Amino acid sequence: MEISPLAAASPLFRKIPAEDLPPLLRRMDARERQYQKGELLLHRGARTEHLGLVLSGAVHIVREDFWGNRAIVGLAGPGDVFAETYALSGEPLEVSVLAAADVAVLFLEVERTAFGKAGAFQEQLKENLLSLLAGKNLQLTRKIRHMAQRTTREKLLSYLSAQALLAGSPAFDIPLDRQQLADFLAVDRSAMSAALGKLRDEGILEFRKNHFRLLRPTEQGD
Amino acid sequence: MEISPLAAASPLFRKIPAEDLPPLLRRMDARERQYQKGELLLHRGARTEHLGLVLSGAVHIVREDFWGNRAIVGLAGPGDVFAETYALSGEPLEVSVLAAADVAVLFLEVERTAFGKAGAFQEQLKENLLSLLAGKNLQLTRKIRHMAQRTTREKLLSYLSAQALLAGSPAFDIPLDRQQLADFLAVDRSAMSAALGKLRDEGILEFRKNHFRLLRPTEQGD
DNA sequence: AAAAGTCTGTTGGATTTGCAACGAACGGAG
DNA sequence: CTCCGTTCGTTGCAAATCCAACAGACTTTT
Repeated sequence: MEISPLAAASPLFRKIPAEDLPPLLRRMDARERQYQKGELLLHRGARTEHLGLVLSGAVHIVREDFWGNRAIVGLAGPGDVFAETYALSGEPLEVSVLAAADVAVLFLEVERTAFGKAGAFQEQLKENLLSLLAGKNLQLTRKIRHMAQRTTREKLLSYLSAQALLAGSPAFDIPLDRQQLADFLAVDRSAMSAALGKLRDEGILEFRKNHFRLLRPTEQGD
Repeated sequence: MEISPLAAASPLFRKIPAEDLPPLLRRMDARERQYQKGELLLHRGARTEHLGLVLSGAVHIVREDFWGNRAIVGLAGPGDVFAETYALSGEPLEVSVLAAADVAVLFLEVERTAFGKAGAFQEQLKENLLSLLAGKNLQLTRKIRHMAQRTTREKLLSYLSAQALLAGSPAFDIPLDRQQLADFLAVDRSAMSAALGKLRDEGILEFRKNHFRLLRPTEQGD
């Protein structure tokens, strides 16, 4: 098996020497899969013992009711891991995972491997998983922070200023189109579009397509 | 040091023999603290190397801007653990923790202990922390699911049916008063009160104080 | 028992959102 | 170049919201 350099560089394998990867991947029952944009990788209700590692492209973690209302719970791009919570807990998925673009992912069995008899990798693997889960927790908490804002305008500012902070620059690109951003913030797309326009008119924001620039430091209340 | 039976029974110490606890707790720099209702246990911006284990009472994980808008991000009751994400990641807290009632908590150093040289407990402790974090992740995901509903009414039904499922009964108590529930769901209290009344009028719901009963199986869309 | 404080439901009006529809702009594919 | 599908902003109206204020029920304190 050839090992993607991206996989080797993933936080999942931090501090694990490259030469140890092949046996570890074998032990983790590594399977690479390709999907086209829009395809479903994992569907709600299923169980999985494998977590997913995005090699290229991006996936969306979504929750949709059967009237088509779609909520984007999370995003995973190259190097990111998804479904690790369900792989570890054994619970059935409460979300679906779909390809936001053409995507290649590596599925890795994790519970048996990490919880198996102590071996060379188990300890480091467990620590890496802990960091991963802690980071995921922070992500979710931040998303809740955006969603907890009362108006569409405030949700937008909360999200956009977080992105600016993340990018380390007032100008940045976001990985979502308008509909996806609306689904992510749980707001109406047209209302959001209007709110964006108003923010631009007020000179707080510039944007074109997926590129945004915050013009004032938007002293976010918190 | 005397060990609370509740602490010993915590998922944090699952599969760790009772006789091994005293040295482990010592190593974790265990400190018991008491707080009165309303007191702040940890404030946003601080760093902590200790996670908290609730012995009695309850704490709320909150995020508030300085106009007093308060969002309840999470709850922790007896046996529950909080701030573990920040203790593990070393990041400054993005939330505050306050006593929802008179409360006793045990603070435990975790990163050095769990990540230290492999010892008798480290491995089990790491696994327990993994389960804990995975569970916390599921909690946050579910909360996002409630918050992603568009109307107050739908948020309520989403939350209440989840509680009923959790309780294994259509009748159940919730650990939040109205204002707290509103803060938890990120809605207006008065609007929520109105929505509750309407649900009752429609025969979908009964409630008195913190006791609720779902009368119809409320086929939640998802 | 009275007073003070808390919690909950209710009301009314200004504001915001949800929803459906439409048209302009853009980017391939033929 | 033209056609076609997608994305994005805009509009109009019904519905839901936010916010402030108030009243009754209940608790706790004095």
